[in-house]
Amino acid sequence: MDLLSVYQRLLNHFGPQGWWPAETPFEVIVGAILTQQTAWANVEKAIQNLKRQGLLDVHALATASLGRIEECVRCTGFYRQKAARLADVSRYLAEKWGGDLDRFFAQPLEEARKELLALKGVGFETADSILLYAGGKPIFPVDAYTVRMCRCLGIEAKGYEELRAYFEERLPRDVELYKEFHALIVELGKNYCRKNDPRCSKCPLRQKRQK
DNA sequence: ACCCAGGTGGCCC
DNA sequence: GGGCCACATGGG
Repeated sequence: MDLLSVYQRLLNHFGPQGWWPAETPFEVIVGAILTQQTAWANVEKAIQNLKRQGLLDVHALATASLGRIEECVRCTGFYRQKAARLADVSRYLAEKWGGDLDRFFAQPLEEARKELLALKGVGFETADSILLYAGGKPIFPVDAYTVRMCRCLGIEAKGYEELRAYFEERLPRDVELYKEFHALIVELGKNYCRKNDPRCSKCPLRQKRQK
């Protein structure tokens, strides 16, 4: 089954996901860091905490005390690291780009990606989620669910970059498609691809296509 | 009382 | 380049 068919099936089964759930590009960046190894419901609480504290802003986060940030993001786990990393990223954006994300994303894609990856706490998936959902760049993020799904489909890839290339080479270079497909893969993973899950046999990707 | 969550960095080999 | 491990709270 080719990737577009996989996408179609997931779309038919789950419906449009409308990712990323955020009001601004900066909120995407904050959420991308907070959601690492963390359920989204807890990220939402933390985002609300930050908003209430007036901290969902590049300059505010860049200058806030770590303690204040930690208090807001405690509910997402790894909160000391995450607070420090939010501050780091914000300082980088404030100092190098004057807090102007449009200017940051106006760089050549590979430049922006390198800059993100150079930040502590921003690995491949976080960087690529930011580029896609905050920057609108044609990059396909690969997360643990993507790897699991691919294993089910018999797609064996060695590492992150190889799997990303696999998707980008086989899909139309369409940002909206990338956004929706990645979101659908996460939805699939949350519902059907857990380890040792007997419901695996009910995965929509296994169902016969009904005529 | 487990197990897992929309990962990452540091260390080891 | 891959295989562990710490990081930590919250929900099922």
